[in-house]
Amino acid sequence: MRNAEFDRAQVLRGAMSAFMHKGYTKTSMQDLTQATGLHPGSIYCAFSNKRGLLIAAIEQYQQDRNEQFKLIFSDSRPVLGNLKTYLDNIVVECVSCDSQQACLLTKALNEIAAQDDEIQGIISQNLKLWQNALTAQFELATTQGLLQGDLNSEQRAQYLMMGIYGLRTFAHTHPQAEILQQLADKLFTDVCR
Amino acid sequence: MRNAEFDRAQVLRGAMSAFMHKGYTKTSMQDLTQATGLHPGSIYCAFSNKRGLLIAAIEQYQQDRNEQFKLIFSDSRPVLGNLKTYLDNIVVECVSCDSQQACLLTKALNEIAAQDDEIQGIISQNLKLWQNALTAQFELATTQGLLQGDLNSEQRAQYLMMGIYGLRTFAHTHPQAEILQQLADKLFTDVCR
DNA sequence: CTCATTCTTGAATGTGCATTCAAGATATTC
DNA sequence: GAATATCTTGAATGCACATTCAAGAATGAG
Repeated sequence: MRNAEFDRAQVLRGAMSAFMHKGYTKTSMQDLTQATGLHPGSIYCAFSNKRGLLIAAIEQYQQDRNEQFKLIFSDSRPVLGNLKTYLDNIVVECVSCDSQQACLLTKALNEIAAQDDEIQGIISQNLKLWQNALTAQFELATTQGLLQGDLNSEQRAQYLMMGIYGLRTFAHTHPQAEILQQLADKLFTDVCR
Repeated sequence: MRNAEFDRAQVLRGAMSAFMHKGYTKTSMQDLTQATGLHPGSIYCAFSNKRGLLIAAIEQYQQDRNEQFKLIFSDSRPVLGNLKTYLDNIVVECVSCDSQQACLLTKALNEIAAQDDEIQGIISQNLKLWQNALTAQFELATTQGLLQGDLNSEQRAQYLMMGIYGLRTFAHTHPQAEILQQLADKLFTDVCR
């Protein structure tokens, strides 16, 4: 007979940020109470435990990214231009690296997926959705006659994802905008060949 | 008046393997005593602490990789063939993923570099050496007239490293040899363009 | 063979952490 | 406005872990 007081999305974004900042293992519950504004009891009541909070945060992350994706790939503009914008955004994200603006999915994948099959599954599924969305864009571009090489749309999407993963890791040692932009530009060219 | 009994390289390879398997934070000292065959006291005597052991393991990793690199890029064979072999080896490594056969450097980079400037520096330096070695190979190929595009050797090396990082991450969700080989092949083509 | 030095052993220490829980606060219902 | 149900609070719990250290074992020198 009483509703929870906190805003779930808000809380999860706080947790997301904490996890991206320090990584899952090194983020303590104390960090999380601070990042979410919730007391331990509330977190355990709402998300079972730290792991549950991570899973919920991943879900929220996926939703937020999906919104952003739909915003960029609006149907009204040319496909390849949207794709370029998308990549440029990632470069900006990498440069403005307010300490580890990495993708939560890949970060969690690198850190814990090997230890936890369920989380591995969840992340794989989310990345698959992302890949499918990219494949659909390449398919669209192909039907519009914008792509001619002998790669199919799925292969292009895979190559692009590989490139984005790499770009993010590369940014850790080379946070300079110029270099990253150059790499992203070539990636764009190569994936459209 | 008495020498240490253990083989340093052997011990460090054990530690390397443990760190790659579970990640730095989640690898306990108990794991490390098992992986190295050393008792806690010996580890602390030889490497100060867990962090010191990681740093020593990274050093050893770099040495081992360097050996392997020199072996593949022997001067007597054609440069681009060597490069292809190198990439194919990485694919094999990714496929045979006996749980996280990731590169220790990139794994540590993803996990802890943001938290620890000294380790960040060490890893960056090692990756830089690696990049320089690749650059030299591209330079060699260029002087032999094998490469014509408008990229310089450093840019090629950077792009290749980006691709390799990405390939390794991609392998976590797609461990199939076919797919990875396809991606590696295209990466090779694009980097030589 | 004996002594001195160095290495090895692994139980003990203290700390930091995830998790729990009972008391208190707040809303909703009748 | 009382009663009830639900949520919030944060100190208490117990465990896992990195680290220490003192006793024991092995080696080399004389």
